Amino acid sequence: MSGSERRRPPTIHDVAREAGVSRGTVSRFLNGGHNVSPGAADAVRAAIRRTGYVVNRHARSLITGRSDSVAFLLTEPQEKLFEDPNFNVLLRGCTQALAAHDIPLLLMIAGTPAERRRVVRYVTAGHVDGVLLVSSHTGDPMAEQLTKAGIPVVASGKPIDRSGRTARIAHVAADDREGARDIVRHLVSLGRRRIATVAGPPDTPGGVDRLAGWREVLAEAGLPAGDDLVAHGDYSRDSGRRAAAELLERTPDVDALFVASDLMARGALAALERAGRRVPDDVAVGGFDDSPAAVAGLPELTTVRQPWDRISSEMVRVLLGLIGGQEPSAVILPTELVRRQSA
Amino acid sequence: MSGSERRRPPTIHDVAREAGVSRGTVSRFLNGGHNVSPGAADAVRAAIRRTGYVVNRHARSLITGRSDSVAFLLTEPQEKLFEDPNFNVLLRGCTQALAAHDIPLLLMIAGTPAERRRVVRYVTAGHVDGVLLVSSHTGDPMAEQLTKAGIPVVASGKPIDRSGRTARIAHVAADDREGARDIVRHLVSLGRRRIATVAGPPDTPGGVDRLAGWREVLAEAGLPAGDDLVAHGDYSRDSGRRAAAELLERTPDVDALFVASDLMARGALAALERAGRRVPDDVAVGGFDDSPAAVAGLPELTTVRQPWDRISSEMVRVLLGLIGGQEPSAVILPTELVRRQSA
DNA sequence: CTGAAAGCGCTTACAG
DNA sequence: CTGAAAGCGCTTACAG
Repeated sequence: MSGSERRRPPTIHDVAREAGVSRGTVSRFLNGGHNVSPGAADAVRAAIRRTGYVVNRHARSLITGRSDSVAFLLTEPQEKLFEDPNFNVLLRGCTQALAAHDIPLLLMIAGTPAERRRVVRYVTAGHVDGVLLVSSHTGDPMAEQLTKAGIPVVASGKPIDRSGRTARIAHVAADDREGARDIVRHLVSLGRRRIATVAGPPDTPGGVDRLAGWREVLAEAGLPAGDDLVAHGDYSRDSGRRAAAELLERTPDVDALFVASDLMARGALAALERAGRRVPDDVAVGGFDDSPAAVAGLPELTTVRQPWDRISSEMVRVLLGLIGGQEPSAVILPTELVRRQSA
Repeated sequence: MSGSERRRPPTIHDVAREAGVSRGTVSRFLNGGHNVSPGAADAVRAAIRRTGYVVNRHARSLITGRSDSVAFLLTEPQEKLFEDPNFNVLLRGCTQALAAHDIPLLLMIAGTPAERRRVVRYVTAGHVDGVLLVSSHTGDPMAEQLTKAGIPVVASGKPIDRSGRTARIAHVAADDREGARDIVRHLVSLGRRRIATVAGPPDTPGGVDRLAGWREVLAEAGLPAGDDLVAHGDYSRDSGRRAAAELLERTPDVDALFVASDLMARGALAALERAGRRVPDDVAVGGFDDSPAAVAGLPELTTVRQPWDRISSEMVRVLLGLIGGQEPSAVILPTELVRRQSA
């Protein structure tokens, strides 16, 4: 039976014959077991086991109109995929959360215009039931485009439209502002008084909201929070190094640094070392993400943990809800302060 | 026409009516255009454009028996996915190479026994046409299991069976031995005479073949290559640190280190720094992979570049060949020595 | 080169 | 609770 050949697999018809019922009954059993007597159910169950039957998803999809699959769509320029460990965590989490529902994840990359066109054609043709959209930059036109075409879409991170407002697209995100507030409060509690920040790009929610959190806490504490204490990076390690060097030059008396990502924070640490500042003695450093970069060197980073495991499972939950006809919703998840050596 | 509703998409029937031909003719046009007159082809082409027709892949698959999709199967324990940047490069490369053929990539993770069972059931049910198998450890039973079930499988890296021989499974790999020979030759040419190595796990081709390359070149050069100059790691950064520390203790006069992965080499550099050895002055260090870790700190690593971009495209090429009925083949790709600061 | 027709494996009203 | 039947959208011999 378990020969090495790839023979015609058993169909619902084989199961029905084996169980002594009609194909309709087998199908009903397969789809929730409504209107199937216990006796018939037992017979079908046994027949499925004996025949090794597995549903032909193509035949099912042809009639239901659903594909029972979901796309994980990456709209970053491709290098980002490698620099940002969060993508990996998210991808793994989504794959496994979907697997629990027996739904395969199709990985799609839309970095170039040609790729975007292909993806839009593929998705709008109904080849997937919905899209998990991942991009750290927010003005992303694909979310809107797909949503308009009636495709269920859930974005990772808060999507911002052209006018700077949160777009009306289902999304799951960490609470960037509150997370930033937590760590800046921690820096203040350490007695630091000149707290500068390396912010992310202004067209990303992380760039906007983490900066806002920094500003708020400093204002509440009566500490300076002027633009001279702000430098921007693009989340890359090297941009963090450059931004920190710039800040050190501009405000040499800085005694703490809130850096909007761990990777940038590692770059900032390099700049501090080059400048002969000890961490945390001279300058305390706080990061954001709790990514592998946080512990990839010394000192280990005090940072803000993003709940990526929950983000992925929530994204899948919301997407399956959308596919099932529910209304779009936004989920904002709490972060957690992780104290290590750098602050 | 491009309304915001998700209406019944046009079928081959709509196209046929629009073009004034039969559905058979449209189908023939779609599948290579054999036996379709130029006039009919033009009419169909125009009708497809007007209607916005896209093939229903489920209907097609139901009849052809092919799914026109491929699985990318990761059998690592999940943490590996994050530690090894090669997975990312491979994943991206395969996704894009397949996209060029309009074939979606299904990402599957089989780290636990339960996940493995689910994947085997899914794949052997014919839900994908073939599998790109990725695991650095080689005794992987899934390759054999899937191949036996008649599923086209291409492995990344040379698969080794239980008895230590190369398994008869199609695979694509870098030339580990020749790559190791190149960089060890380079260390010798630098005048180094006590060249130790941090090898990978003995159940991985990288662990076996890179070690063999190291041994051969030293033997050819009349230099010592005894077991006291070998320590093993598991490809993690920390294991590299430990192995290097052990070697320094065992053979303090070592003047060069060939480390079988860049990540382990970064760990080794930390051990050398702690021991007060300057790199490359006191100890030259050569890595393997040319991964992001190679340039993620100072000194930048002299290393061996694995052609991951070609590996992914070759994997896809071989897999599509298998699916098309060709015989399994092995592809071994040349590596490249990359000189930087560490040696 | 072309059309009419069968059929892929399933789900789903429908009638009982 | 159950079976017979229609039909999802496509491909593929088959006859012309």
